[in-house]
Amino acid sequence: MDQAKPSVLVGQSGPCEPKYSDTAIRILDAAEGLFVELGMEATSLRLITQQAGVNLAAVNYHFRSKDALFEAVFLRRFGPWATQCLEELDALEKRGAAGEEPLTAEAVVMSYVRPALALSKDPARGGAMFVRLFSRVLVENHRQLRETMSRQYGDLVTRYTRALGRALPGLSEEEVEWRMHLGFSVMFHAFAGNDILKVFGRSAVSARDPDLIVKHMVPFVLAGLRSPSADRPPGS
Amino acid sequence: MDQAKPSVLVGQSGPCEPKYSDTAIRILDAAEGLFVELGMEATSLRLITQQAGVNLAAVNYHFRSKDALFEAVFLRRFGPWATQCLEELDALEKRGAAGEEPLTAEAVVMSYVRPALALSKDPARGGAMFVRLFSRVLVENHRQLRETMSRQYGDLVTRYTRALGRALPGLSEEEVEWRMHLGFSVMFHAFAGNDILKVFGRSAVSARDPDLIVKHMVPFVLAGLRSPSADRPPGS
DNA sequence: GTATGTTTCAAACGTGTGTTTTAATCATGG
DNA sequence: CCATGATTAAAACACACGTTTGAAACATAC
Repeated sequence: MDQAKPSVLVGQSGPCEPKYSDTAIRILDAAEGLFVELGMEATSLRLITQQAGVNLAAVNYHFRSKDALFEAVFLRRFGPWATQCLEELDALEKRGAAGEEPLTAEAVVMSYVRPALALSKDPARGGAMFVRLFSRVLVENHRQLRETMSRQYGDLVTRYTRALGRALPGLSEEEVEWRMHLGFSVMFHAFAGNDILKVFGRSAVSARDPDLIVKHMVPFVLAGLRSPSADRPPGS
Repeated sequence: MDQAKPSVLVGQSGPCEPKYSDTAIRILDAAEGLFVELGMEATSLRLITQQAGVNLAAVNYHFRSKDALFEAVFLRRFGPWATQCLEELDALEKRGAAGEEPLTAEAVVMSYVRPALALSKDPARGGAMFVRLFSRVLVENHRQLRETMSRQYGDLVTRYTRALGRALPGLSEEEVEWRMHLGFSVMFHAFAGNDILKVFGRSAVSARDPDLIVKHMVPFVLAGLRSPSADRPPGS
C-alpha cells in the first residue's frame, strides 16, 4: 500500500542533517536560488528540475511534495546556523557565569551575526541565500514550516531572549522581547537586501557585501538595543 | 482593434487618485486583504471575486490584468501616504529654514511614522493593510510596480535622504543612506508584524496595536540613527 | 420606445501546475 | 548471470489558473 520511500524526510529526530543523494542536492541547490529570487509560489517544479538538469518526477520521488521540498531547502541552511548560534551562546553564557566576561548586548548580537556572516561568505553552504530565504519566510505564511520550527527550534529563541534580558538589565521582559524582535528583523532584512531605496530605483546603498552590511547594521542595532527604557517617562 | 477601456489606469499623470466604480472598490478591498495574507502569487482571481461578490471577469474588465490589479491595490494606499509624508516634510523644512525648529532626526522619523500611524488607525483607508502590503513589496519582486514607483515617487526618497542628512550632521552621504535604509526597514517590518518570534510560535510580542509598536519602535530607530559614525574608528 | 454606451454574467479557452503512473535503467549482492 | 531494490525517464493525469468571448442586463438620453 504505502510506497517504500527513501525516507530522507526532514523532521524526524531533532537537528540532524539528513544525507542527500546527488540528484537531491542538485534539486535543493536549484530550488534554493529560485525560491529566493521568485518566491515559493512563483517557482515551478519544471523550472527547478530544468535548472537542476534532472527529471521532473525526481522532486516527488526524493522529497514528498513541493511543500516538503521548500521545508528541506530551508532547514538545510537553518539547521547549521542554529547549531552554530547555540554553540556561540553556550560559550558566551559559560564565560558570563565564570565572571570572565559580563555578557554584553554586543556579544549576544555577534553570536548570531557571526554565524550568519560565516554562512554568507561560504558559497558551498549557500552564501547569502540563507538570510534572503529567511526574510521571505518571515513575510510569507508557510504554516507547515512554522510548526516544524517551533517544535524543533523553539528553545533557541527562548534562550536568546533570556540572554538578551541578562545583557540589558532594567528592562521588563516585554521590552526585551520587543527589542529582540526589532533587532532580529533589522538583521535579517538588512542581510537580505530588502531595501526601500531599491523599490524606488535608488539602489545606491544595497551593495551586497556582507562585511559592509555588518559594519553599518551592528552599530545601528546595538544602539537600538541599549536605548533607555521606553516604559519609564523621560525622568528616571 | 483596441478595446475601449474604462481607463481608470493608475500611472497617468502623477499622484492623483483615480475614481473607482463600486465593483472596482469591492475588488480592491477583497484583493488587498488576500494579497496581504497569502501573497500575490498565491491569491487567485477566483478567490478575490468570490470574496468580493462580483463576477470573475470583472477584474479583467475594470483593471487590465492581475498584475495591474496588484499595482492599483498598492498605489491606492501608497499615494495618500506619500502625499501626507511630503506635506509633513514640507512643513518640517519650512520650520527648519525659518530657524523655528532645528530639524531633528526625531522630527524626520515622525514625519513618516505619523502618516503610517494615521493610516493604521483608519479602517476606511485600509488600516494596517498598507504597511503589511508594503513589507511584501519589499521582499517580493514586482518589477512593474518598481518602475512605476521610481518614475512617480522617486523624489520622495531623495528628499527624505537630504532631510535626514541635515538632521544627522557629520555623517557621510553613504552612512545617511544606510541609516535611512535600516530605519525604514525596521518601521515597515515592525508595523507589518514580521516577527521572528512568530515564526517560532512564540508570538507573545506581536500585538498588532499600532501605538504599542510606535512606542517601542521609534526609540529603537532613533537610537540607531543617532549612533556615532561607523566610519571613524572608536576614538573621535 | 428605441438606440447607445456601459457594466455584468456564464461559459469556455488555452496553458501551466503539482502529482501519479508505468516502464526502463542502473547498481549490487547472491 | 540473474534477481532485487533503488533510481531515472517519459507520458499522462486531473485540476486550477489568468484571460477572453459573446450575449444578457442595465442605465441614460434622444
